[in-house]
Amino acid sequence: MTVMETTPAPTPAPTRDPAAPEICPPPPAHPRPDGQDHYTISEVVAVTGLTAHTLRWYERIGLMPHIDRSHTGQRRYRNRDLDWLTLVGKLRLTGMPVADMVRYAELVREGEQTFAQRRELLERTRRDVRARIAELQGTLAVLDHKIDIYS
Amino acid sequence: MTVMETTPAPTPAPTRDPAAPEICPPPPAHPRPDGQDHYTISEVVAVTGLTAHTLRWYERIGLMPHIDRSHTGQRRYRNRDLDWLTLVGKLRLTGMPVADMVRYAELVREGEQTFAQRRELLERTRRDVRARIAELQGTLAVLDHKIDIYS
DNA sequence: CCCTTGCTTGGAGTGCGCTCCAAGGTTCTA
DNA sequence: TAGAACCTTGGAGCGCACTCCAAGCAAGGG
Repeated sequence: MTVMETTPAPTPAPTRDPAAPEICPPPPAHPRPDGQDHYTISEVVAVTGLTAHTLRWYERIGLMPHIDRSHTGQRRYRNRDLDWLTLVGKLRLTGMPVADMVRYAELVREGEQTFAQRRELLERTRRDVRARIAELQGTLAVLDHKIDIYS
Repeated sequence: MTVMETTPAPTPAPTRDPAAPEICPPPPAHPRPDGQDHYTISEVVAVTGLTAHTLRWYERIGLMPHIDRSHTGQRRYRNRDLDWLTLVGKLRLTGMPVADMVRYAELVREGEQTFAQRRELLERTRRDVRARIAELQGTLAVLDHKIDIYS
């Protein structure tokens, strides 16, 4: 029986303690196990907090670049893949649909001639995020007001 | 054939044009059709942007207070119901699960002795919203950086 | 009277983003 | 060399928040 597959995010996220004294400026968001540039799927699970299922699913739907394989067919992720997953994680936080991220991945695969389209997509996303923040701040005001009433 | 039921959010939301000159301070978010304190379901659809399906579903799952009925059984919403839907809309924007909103609705129905619990729920939500805003601002920084690169 | 519009119900269906399963091959540790 | 831990695949299943359907009732206009 494989235990790993069923563990629901043992490390909830690589969120650092916000109260910890910030000694080094920005330690890379993803603490990567070693200097080697290849990782098994379970190492990527440990680093990203995603499940192995999700990583394989991302690949199936075209959200990942080509992932190298070992001579027996096992995935060997590289640092650039981790970087990509970091970006995907950020975009996911914005609520961007996976289909849009797949579109972005396609643009990246198509090469340099899609720079303009990629920038446009990112700028649209940025507008959405700003609108979302404004919305949330409006909601915050309502919550503050309600909480006041309950005091 | 009933057309209304299939119209997907004809008025996307009561979002006012942000470029419009802001003459009156804050006009009530929901422009209510008249001074009368009862509305048919389709009037509520027009005001809230929700579908009639969703309004009936909200009622089924216990997210609404008791809604009055006409002598023929049709729903007659009142201003307090619109106020409630406004709050629900805000909470929905925060990503709060519907089940939690139902819980809040239950607390309201249980009366004054649940004030403390309601406040706690709202305070937890407020913390979540603040965390979410911080997250989004982090994402915004990443987007800014990426967009810079594409320029 | 009939037609259209709008409303009613319980239950079934949809789309998204995972999440899991079964059956089997591989790799590491003792 | 055994056994545990880990990896592979295609496809099925799940939870959420709606979304829609079918069949029927009620009210107003021509």
